[in-house]
Amino acid sequence: MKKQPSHDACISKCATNDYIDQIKEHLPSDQLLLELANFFKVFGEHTRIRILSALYQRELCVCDLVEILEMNQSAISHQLRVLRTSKIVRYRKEGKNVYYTLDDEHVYKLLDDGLEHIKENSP
Amino acid sequence: MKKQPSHDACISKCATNDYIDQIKEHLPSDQLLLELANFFKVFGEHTRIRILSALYQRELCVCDLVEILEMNQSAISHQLRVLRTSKIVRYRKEGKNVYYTLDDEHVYKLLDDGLEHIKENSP
DNA sequence: TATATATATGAATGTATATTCATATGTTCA
DNA sequence: TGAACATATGAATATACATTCATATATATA
Repeated sequence: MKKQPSHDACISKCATNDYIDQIKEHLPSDQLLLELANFFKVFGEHTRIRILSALYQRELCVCDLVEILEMNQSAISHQLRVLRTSKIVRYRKEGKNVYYTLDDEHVYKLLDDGLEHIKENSP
Repeated sequence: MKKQPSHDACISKCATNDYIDQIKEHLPSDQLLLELANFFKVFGEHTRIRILSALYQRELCVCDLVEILEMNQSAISHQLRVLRTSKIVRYRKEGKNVYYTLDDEHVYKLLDDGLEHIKENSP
């Protein structure tokens, strides 16, 4: 029977426990955590979050986004590519235009949760 | 009565609508969106997400994290500072040790949502 | 077919930031 | 008080990446 680690001590220094190993074992794989980090990273950039925030309201084409965000078309397209690649937005072509939307409910939910957290922690 | 924009055209080029302006008006402030981006950015880094993933399981002190993640203590501390500053983790001191935990339910929820999205989109 | 429009993308550049190294701070205990 | 330990932090460096510029691709229309 393993000794329970005391919360009063640095458990890694308790010679007779293997909690460190247990925590290690229960960690998701590094591969998965890397994907998760990359997923969040996409939300973690000012221009991209502005794009997502606009698409939250409605499907929009690239030139709409250019006007709404008052930014270079090239910059918008580059960021849209990042969003596409990470499956955070979907798009459909229609004539010369390409219309973007948020990919699924997860994306809406994450934006909601994030905003909620911000608002609670802002004075 | 304003004309409804056609979904078939780039609405910004429809001279008789102000949808672009309406979307602009309904955007959260740039200040708020910047905070939101910075919040997500903190989750969007491999080392930090590994730290959060370990803390998801249990309160841990710095030296535990050093062992679990097999990383430089300095690197861990630097990243813990980022996590502290963004109110994503809390800490308590106890003797020489400093114990960290995830700050609130939002953090658990975001990690859950993110993982769920990843798992759905991974083949 | 030639031109205009919408979008995408490669290369270059500047900025942000993660890690490392060295060292400082703070705590315990002999 | 001094030595050992846990943690934090400033500076330097290397890497990642957002934006811009120039240009390519694709579609519509005259």
